[in-house]
Amino acid sequence: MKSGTKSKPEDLQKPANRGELVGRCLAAFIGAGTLDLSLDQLSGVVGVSKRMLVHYFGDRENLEEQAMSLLEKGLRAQFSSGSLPAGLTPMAAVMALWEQTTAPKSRGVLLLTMDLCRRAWNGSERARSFYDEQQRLWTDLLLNFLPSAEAANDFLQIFQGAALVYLVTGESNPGRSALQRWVSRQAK
Amino acid sequence: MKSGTKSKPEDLQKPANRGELVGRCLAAFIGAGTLDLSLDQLSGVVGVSKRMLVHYFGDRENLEEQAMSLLEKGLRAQFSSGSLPAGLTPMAAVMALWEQTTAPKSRGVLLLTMDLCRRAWNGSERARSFYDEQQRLWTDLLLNFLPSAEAANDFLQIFQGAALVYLVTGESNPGRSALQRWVSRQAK
DNA sequence: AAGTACATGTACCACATGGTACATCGCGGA
DNA sequence: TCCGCGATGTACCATGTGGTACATGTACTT
Repeated sequence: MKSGTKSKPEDLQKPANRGELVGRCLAAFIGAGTLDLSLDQLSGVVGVSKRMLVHYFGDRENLEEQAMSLLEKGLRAQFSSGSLPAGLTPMAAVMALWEQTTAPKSRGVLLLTMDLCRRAWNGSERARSFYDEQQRLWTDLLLNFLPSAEAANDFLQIFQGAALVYLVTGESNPGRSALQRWVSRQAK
Repeated sequence: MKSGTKSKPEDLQKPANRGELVGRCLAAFIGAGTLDLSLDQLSGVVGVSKRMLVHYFGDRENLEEQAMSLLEKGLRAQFSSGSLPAGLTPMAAVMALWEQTTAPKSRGVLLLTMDLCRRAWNGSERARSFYDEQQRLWTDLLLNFLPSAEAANDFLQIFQGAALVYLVTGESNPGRSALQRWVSRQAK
């Protein structure tokens, strides 16, 4: 048991800076668009020695876990069911999501999310659970605007394809058009 | 100039085994689902010492280039414009492509292709050109069955999304359903 | 003032990686 | 027969990586 000095807080293993440190690490991962930053690189970006990273987090796996959890928290806040105005048409909602996703400042998060997809299909259970949570989150959100779970499902696949194309080509128009056409045919 | 012993063939830099060796390396990459195999791992799988890999290919970059080119060649053969029976309905053509892509034996190629996508969005020019060629190839093929370039474009995005979902979840049904619904609404 | 627990720096280590140096082998041609 | 050149093995190296050892500083409690 490493913690347990009864003086200040109770069960916070590492008192103060750690929370903020996780945030800075996550920012670094987002900046790099991947979790595959070496501790040395990370320490450079974050401004904390590798020594201290290991000190606070124990090992790399735990560091990644903390960063992923924090990212999940952020995305949960951003895409929870109530986070789009209720009266939006399906088209407006879909377009809002697309613009948000392809905004330049979102690029790092998108890359990181794709990186986690890769980890998931390469067998990482943690990455898989991250993926599943995102799917749930988006499904809940979408059900406010789309008529059925099937529609939400189809939408998610198109959206992921569009995002992939966007990342590779840098073009957001093909994705936008595909989504628009899908939504308008959806209305039938 | 390393070649040029006028005796046997002319411009084959490395006479005999090299071609076959590329094939075995590509098979190893496909088996691993990524180009990121170390020379040591590769030499183990392929049954050729790292020493000889470097001997034949000069360096890793060239090895990767040879393997990518060979993969392109294989995919060109598999998905060139005439490679699906001409009379197929759009639905049948789309389903055929999906079954082919999600067949267990295709898994490695699919993974490798996705790995190249990642390299492309991380800035690899070679991977990007690979991606572009695949897009062209599939577009040509699809135009035999779909009414417009727009439709082909939309299809490709859905298909890539479906493939991504398939890789992460292992389920081919969501993708199949999404594609079916898309095609049938396409007919309008 | 002394003790205790955390904070931090400097070296260091084992291991994997891509690649090289050097020596040897074996075979076809003069 | 000997030469020369590709094929091959063994050892080696520089670099990057995650992580540890050890020593020291710092601050708060008693």
